[in-house]
Amino acid sequence: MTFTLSAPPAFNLPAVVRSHGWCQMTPFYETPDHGLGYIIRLSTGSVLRFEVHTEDDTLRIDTSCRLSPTEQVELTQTIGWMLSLDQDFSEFYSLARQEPKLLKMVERRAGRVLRSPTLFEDVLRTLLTTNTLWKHTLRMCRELTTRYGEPLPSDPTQHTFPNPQRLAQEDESGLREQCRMGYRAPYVYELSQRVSSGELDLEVLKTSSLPTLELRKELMSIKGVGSYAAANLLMLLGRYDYVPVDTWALKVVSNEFFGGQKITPKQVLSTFEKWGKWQGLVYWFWDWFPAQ
DNA sequence: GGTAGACCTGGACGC
DNA sequence: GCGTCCAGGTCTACC
Repeated sequence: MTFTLSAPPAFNLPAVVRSHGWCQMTPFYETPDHGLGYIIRLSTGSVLRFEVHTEDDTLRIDTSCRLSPTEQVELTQTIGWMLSLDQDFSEFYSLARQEPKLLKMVERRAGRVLRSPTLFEDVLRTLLTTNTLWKHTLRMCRELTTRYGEPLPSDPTQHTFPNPQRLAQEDESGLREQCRMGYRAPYVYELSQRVSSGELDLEVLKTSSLPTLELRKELMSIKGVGSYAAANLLMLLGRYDYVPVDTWALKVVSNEFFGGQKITPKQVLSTFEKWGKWQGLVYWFWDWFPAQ
């Protein structure tokens, strides 16, 4: 079935889809017209594929099966979260217009970062990005969805991202050996256990009014989530007060601001400090490699 | 608060 | 084919 959603002013779907690497990870995919595709399990138990396309000033949603009215409401809310449809970037854009290295992103109407339907999924994805090559991150994610996700009825080779209840049924060794997650397996297992048992409610953090520092502490209480992962997750939660410093950040910031000298994470952070609550976005969308 | 070493996987390289 | 080295963040122990 097909239905439409209104897009906020200055919304660019391809810019969200390509805002970071999530779209390369299963069960996300980019459609040929640079829209978003995803396979989801709704709370009713329905497993379906949906695609979001731009159509004039609206978003057209195509689904692989007919939805009940309540399912349509749930999917609408989920898409709204995934694409940050309710966020307003006008304040950021007016600041960014004063910085030549941010002009391109303002023109592209970038700024929104693609989110998973649940914070559990985003935390797990982030864990898979740490201390490994991107290629291996994609492989681990593919193994997780294929082995533990629910198959799409119309195409059983495609699967949803596994939910915490399903992963909590596995044991560490299964995750370690079958998904080749290495030392990350106990982190994924513990997270799934805590979320499925109700001990940890990650989803409330989506609407938390906690100060960012407190939210960061909360995220860093999760085994496997350190300063980089926490900053990454804060960005996904719409808090941009921290820069996710990884080896890539050390490299590009050094080349841009320190003449290629070896620098420390503290130097990366101090470089963007002046941008205050927007510093994470400034780092993320900085024009590191301007066209010659 | 800062630092060193271990944790894993898989690719690159030398023999 | 085998062994070694390396890259990638986080955790833990120690100072």
